Amino acid sequence: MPSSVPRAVPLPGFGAGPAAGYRGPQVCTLVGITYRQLDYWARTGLLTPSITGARGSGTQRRYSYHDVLELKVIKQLLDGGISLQRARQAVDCLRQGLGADLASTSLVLSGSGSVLAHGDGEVVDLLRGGQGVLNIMPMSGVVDELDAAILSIAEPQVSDTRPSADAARRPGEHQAASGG
Amino acid sequence: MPSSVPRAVPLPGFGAGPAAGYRGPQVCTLVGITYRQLDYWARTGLLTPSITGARGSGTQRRYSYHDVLELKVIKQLLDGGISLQRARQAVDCLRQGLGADLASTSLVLSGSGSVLAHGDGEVVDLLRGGQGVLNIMPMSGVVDELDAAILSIAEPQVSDTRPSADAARRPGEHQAASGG
DNA sequence: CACAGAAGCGACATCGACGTAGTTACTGGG
DNA sequence: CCCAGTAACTACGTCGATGTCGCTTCTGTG
Repeated sequence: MPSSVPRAVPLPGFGAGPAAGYRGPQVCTLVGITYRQLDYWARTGLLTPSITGARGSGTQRRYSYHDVLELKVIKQLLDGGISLQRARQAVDCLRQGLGADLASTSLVLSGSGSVLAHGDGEVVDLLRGGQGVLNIMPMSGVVDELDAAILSIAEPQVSDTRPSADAARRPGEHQAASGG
Repeated sequence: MPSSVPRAVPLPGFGAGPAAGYRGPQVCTLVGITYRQLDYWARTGLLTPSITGARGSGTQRRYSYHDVLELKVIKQLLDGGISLQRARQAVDCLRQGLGADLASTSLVLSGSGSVLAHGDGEVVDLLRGGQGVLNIMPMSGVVDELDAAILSIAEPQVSDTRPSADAARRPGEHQAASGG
């Protein structure tokens, strides 16, 4: 695993112990979504945190690295003009590709379903064979952007020691960075 | 123009004179959408008929062949999971490609806009250069499907002489043909 | 001229997705 | 033990998109 970002163990400043994972507001910052979206997506079954689900007021949802990656994929699909309904369908495909080296694949959505294509050749084959719309998202961009965001919020903040709360509330700042 | 479908002159059974075009309910049948969708899209400026707009109760909207083609593109974008909002943005690109041989192009939606790509090579270039989601729709499929639909409803109907009303109300029949 | 048919129109309803704001309750530190 | 802080929760509102239904009006035919 060439990346310097630990996937199973959170960075300093993110909870304690190996299974702590990421808290809701942190996930909002990393992914670039509002708390309301995160909550709605959890409550409607799009993505519930795999470490710890919500157990009522005062508790915390805990998301794994892969949870956050999936959320990042969903966000980029929405930014790319894909409907939430279609993104719901696509997410299942990601879960089947859990063990794969996602960074070297592309998520391809077509009329017949979603697949993880390995390399440009496979994508081109899908292009030639398909009809209707093909939606193609290279996963390398998602992984790189997420890893960069994790490193960015893990570094000590000079100006503001509440990065998760303030960053999540600043409209447009993360969206601008993610394109669309 | 190899196709046998007249673009400027409507087929027998479709109004009179060279500029008659297609009526609203006929368009619904050809494209596979409800009258409500056609009406909403006209009223909200997504696509207003280029031959004759609505002038109140009792009058008829008249759509050109290219109008219907654009509507078909929108419908296939929606079937492919693209949001209506994003389809609105993409339609402008089609209008800029009016004179082109659309059947040999692919409509490509990316974070930076929409383009009509000519040939697989250009699409592959866009794949390699881009980030985020690419949505690709070969126009040949749209043109072929529309031409086939036009020929289909122009032929004399044996069972039912109200093809536009009944076909538009049959759920799934046209959607099944268009995939997704 | 009268009338049936067809298409456009207005209006209310529903639903998904999410914004906003106040409340609840858990957790950790003093 | 008390309390501040934080995150989840509840509830109402907004908006886009579309379904449904009844009304209006134009057009063509008898």
